[in-house]
Amino acid sequence: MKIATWNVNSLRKRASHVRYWLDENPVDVLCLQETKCQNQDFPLEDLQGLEYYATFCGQKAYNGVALLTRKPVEDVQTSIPGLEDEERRILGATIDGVRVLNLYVVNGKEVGDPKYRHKLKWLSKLQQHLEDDAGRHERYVIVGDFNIAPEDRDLSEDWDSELLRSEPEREGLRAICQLGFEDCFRRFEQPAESYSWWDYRNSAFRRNFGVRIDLILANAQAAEACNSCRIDSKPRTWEAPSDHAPVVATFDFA
DNA sequence: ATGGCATAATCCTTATGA
Repeated sequence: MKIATWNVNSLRKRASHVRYWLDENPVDVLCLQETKCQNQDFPLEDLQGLEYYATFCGQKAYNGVALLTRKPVEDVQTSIPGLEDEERRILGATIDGVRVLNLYVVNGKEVGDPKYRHKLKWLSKLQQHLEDDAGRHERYVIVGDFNIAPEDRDLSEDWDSELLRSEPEREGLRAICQLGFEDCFRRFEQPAESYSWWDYRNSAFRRNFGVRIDLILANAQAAEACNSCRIDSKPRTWEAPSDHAPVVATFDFA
């Protein structure tokens, strides 16, 4: 089973990219973030002809998550229990016996900002939910735009902001991983300076000035079955690209 | 401290992103 995550920065703008990418990369599950459209505006017509089911949880202008799956989804989840939140940032479902949780983690704006505090609270609520939920599924994969660079090697050397790397953010991610989840990307040898996001400004992509914040986490049983994980930076070279690249993991489930 | 670039909506100006 192949599972991919991609922050598309508006699905209506990027539908043709998604379509083209899926033709080249026929993954079983594609998790999208920042779809930026309400459910009634989901661009189904632009995705027609693809052999995928679409499941979505959107809102106007901001946030929004979606799943494109070759098989039907079961047990769809669109919020963190106990967190009353207008923002559409989470979409969970079981596909072919694998629990997939698709996240668009709060950005946080800057360390100390109210949005940063909201980010930490959001992560803590997610962690509490996973304490309950992790044990309910044998194969559990959490993917998405975490807006956290796990380690210093996941940011360009002269990264000047504390956001995405601060200890409380990393502690939030670590607390989730301590429930038994592992960053699939680091199970394998990877090129130095591997990133998944590059600013549109200042030729950041050309200079490879970026961060790795788009992650695929797997519980022990899924991680053992994972035999590859890579970032596909090619779509970042396309005309009018998303600022994020897709990340793909392959699982060899018996 | 700000801009730089992109997106959506309130649409020629603002909020947000990372």
